[in-house]
Amino acid sequence: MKSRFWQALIVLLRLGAHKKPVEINTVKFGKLLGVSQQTASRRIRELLNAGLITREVTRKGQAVSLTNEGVEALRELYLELKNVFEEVPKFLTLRGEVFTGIGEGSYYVDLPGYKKQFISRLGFIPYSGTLNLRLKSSIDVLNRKLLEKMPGILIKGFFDEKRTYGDVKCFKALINDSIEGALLLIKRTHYGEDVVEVISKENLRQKLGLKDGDIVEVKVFLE
Amino acid sequence: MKSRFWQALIVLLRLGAHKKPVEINTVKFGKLLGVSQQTASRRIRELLNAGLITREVTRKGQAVSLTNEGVEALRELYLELKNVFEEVPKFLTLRGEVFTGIGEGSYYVDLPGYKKQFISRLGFIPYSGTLNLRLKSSIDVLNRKLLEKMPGILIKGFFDEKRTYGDVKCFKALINDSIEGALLLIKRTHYGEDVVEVISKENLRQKLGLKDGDIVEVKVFLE
DNA sequence: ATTACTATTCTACGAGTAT
DNA sequence: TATACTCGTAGAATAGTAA
Repeated sequence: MKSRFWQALIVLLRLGAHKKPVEINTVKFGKLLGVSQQTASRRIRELLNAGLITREVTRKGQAVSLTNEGVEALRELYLELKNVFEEVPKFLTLRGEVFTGIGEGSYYVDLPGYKKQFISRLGFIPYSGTLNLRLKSSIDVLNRKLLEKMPGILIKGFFDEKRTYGDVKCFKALINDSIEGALLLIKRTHYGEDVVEVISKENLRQKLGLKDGDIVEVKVFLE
Repeated sequence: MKSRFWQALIVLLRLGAHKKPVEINTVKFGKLLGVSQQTASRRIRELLNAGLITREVTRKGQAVSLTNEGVEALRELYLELKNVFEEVPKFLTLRGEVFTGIGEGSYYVDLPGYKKQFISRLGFIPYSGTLNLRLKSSIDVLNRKLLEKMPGILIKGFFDEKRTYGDVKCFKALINDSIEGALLLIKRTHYGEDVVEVISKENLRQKLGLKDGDIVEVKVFLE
């Protein structure tokens, strides 16, 4: 459809021509479109020929209605815009400060009961160790809590002779906009709720040259 | 804004240029717009001058982003369309079968405690009598229940020496697409929930030539 | 009053091509 | 390859009017 038709259709929609015939003359219509009376007159005839409106000419002007086709064209435009503007965010970003844990990360990651699932569900063989991040801002903590409510990727817990190992929820993630990995939300952790752990197939500390106190950005994909 | 700009902005939105710079060359852009490479090139420069996009020319093409101004222009369009297409229905239609009641309708309508309010709130002097309608389809009964949850126009109850008279909720209505009146939802009625009553300044039975068993359509306005 | 025809102006497009 | 300039032309807008 010619792009100048859209403007005219939207003006008519604004006047309510999708519900009932709208009384309008070519001078007014021209003003609304920012064109001359002659052009407004021609525009109406163009829309008419395109089957987008119907009208009845009276002595005072014309009663113009959008046809179903006209309304549907606008609805299509609406739905397209809706898709963009009402889109649920597909990722969120957490920022946290690197710190050294007690080294249990590598122990857990290497447990076959977890490791097999990491490989199959995340698509990479995790490096033996986790990067601990402490969230510094309250908005990051809030976002972390939000993640707890999302489905994510659930790594099932298991048990051996000694003890049981809890479920781990994880999300695919991009670390510092460069390295792919995953964010782990470990249910039973001795850390507070301001701590998250990150894994990757790489040694993140080495690859990113990180030391304690550095800030790392994790883009978390919500599936 | 020139109407041919809208089409271009929407194409860019579709490509995600509101989120991140989009790699595109003028040939592709032209194809998407249905214009030549030259026109696409010119269009980009026009949008640039209008402050609707930013870009960076590379050897492979250009990385185009919508500016805030560009996104906001589209969002405004979106909100306008949303207003129209997500509009809550302003009326609903009930269909019911005419039947003869026990004649108490005219007694109630004529009670000054009600009548004064009908006149002031509905804008007409009601004919002394109500038209009783029995809803036949379950969808009509559902719609009637929906009406009970809507605010409507509340006619306050009152009491005299003998007894109390309950509240009456009513809605302006159009009967058989021709006569204005009101639908009454009477709280304490000996009829079931499949019955509604309709009043008007006219004698509806006479004016519409109705007899028992006829079907009447009531377009109920939800305020 | 209107709408809309005709003649004219103007602007937007695309072909050719420079960069 | 890209982008974007020049320029001839198609067609869109307007002024002047007719109906």
